[in-house]
Parts: sequence; C-alpha cells; structure tokens
Amino acid sequence: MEALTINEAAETTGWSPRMLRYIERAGLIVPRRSDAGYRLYGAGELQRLRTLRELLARFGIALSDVGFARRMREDGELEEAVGSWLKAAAARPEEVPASDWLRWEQDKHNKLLNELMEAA
Amino acid sequence: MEALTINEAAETTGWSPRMLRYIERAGLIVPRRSDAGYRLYGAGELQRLRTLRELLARFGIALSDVGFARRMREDGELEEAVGSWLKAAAARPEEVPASDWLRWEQDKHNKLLNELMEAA
DNA sequence: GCAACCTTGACACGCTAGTGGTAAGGTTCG
DNA sequence: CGAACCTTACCACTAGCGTGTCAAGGTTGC
Repeated sequence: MEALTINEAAETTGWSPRMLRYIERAGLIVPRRSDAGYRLYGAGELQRLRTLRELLARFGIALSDVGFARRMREDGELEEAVGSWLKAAAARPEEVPASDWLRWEQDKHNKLLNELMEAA
Repeated sequence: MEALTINEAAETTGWSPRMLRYIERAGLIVPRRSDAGYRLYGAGELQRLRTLRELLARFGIALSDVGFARRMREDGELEEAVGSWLKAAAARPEEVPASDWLRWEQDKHNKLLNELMEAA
C-alpha cells in the first residue's frame, strides 16, 4: 500500500499534521481514508502539498486565496460575476498611477517574504 | 463637473467614506483627484461601488477576495501558477465526497448572509 | 474669514485565518 | 495487552481584514 499516514505526510512535506487537516477542511487537498478512517496520502497528494508551499511563498498569497480561486473555478456563476465586475472596473484607466495599491501589495508580499526568510 | 466628493459618493452608494478609502487602497476602485487632491467619483465609479456591494452580498465573499481576483487578472504568472495547481488538484477525484468542505463553505456563506439579513 | 468640506495618519475594536496544543477515544502491531 | 499511532472536538494565541473615530492640517465658497 503506497500511502502515508498524516504524520508521515507531514514529515515529508514540511506541513504540520494540524495544517494538513486544515488544508483538507479548506477543500484544497482531501486525501482518501482507510477503513478505520485514517487519512492516506498518495504520491500525488504529497507532491501537491509541496508545490502548495512553493505557491504560497513565491507569490506571498494565503491559503484562503487559493481556496477562493478554487471556489471560483467550481462556481461558474461566481467566476462570471467577479470577472465582469473586474472588467468594468479595469475599463476605466483614467490615468490611475497604479503605483499606490501596487506599493501596498508589494508591502504585504515583502513582509511575508521577510518572515519566511527569518524562519529559515 | 459631473463628479461627487467622497461624502456625497458615500451617501449615494451606501458605503462609508472610510470604506471608500479602504476600497481604493485595495486597488478596487481608484477615483481621479481634483487639483487639490480631493477624490472625485464619476458615474461609472458610483455604479461599480453599488454592484460591488451586490457582488459581496450575493456570494458571501470578502473585499480581499475580489482584490485577489484582480491581482490574478493583472499578474499572468500568478494566474497561471494558481490555475495549474488547481487543475492538478482537481484531476484527482478519487471518490472525494465533496460534501465536507462544501458544507464548510456553505456555513461561511450562510453566516455572512444571516448577518446581512439582521443588519437589514 | 469662517464654516464645512477634504486630506493623511493613528489608535482601537471585533472577527476570521492560521497555527499550536490537549483531551477523550478508536486502531494497529509486535 | 500496551505503545504508538490515528480520529474529532475543543481552547487559545497572533496577525490581518473590515470598520469607526479622532486629530492636525489644507481647500472651497459665501
């Protein structure tokens, strides 16, 4: 049986067992269960757990952001609504410098990066 | 000059002036400025402020969610990275009941809806 | 010139996300 | 059977989002 239990999966992916349950609850990675209800992580899940860490670190985004993206992908109506709202909003460039909120996002990103650096 | 100042815009859209500044900071609606630096909201901005309220209420999502969707739309690399991660994650249906996290999302949604109901 | 706006910046508060812990109980295996 | 796992369900903490409010100062219009 080529599958790891939660503590083993945590060991090889860098997440804590606690976080693996949290990620499952967010609907991002839901492992199959053994007869007794134990979580069983296959090779694909382990790989995606690792790339998830990379994804978050590289762009300075949150788990809930990925969760929202997933929800948009599942709910076409939501995706359509958000998309058309953004399109209308973007259709108004009227000389917006873009530097203001850009700096804001950058700050958030840098802050997260710094924390990750220190942790290493 | 067909444009409203921040308090007038707040009056006709239902947002508070404080929130209009916050929404601007999140990069969602950035009005142009007068020579003295006053925010000037045109008809388009007022309309999008109203539809933004609808959007949040209808789907029970947060301002930061829309902000993230905007960021994905602007940053192709981010969109590609998140998209391909989700695609890989979704390619593993291995009998996931989908009822668990679905209930979770539902709870969040309903909670927000109830709050909005009570506020009305 | 003064009342009534506007600006940015700060302090504060409640709520949620993200994270750790612990307790009570079932499972596996030597 | 006992140690070492696993499960769910709580309590608790930090940090950030969503808001209000206030202070100090510039702008507008009668």
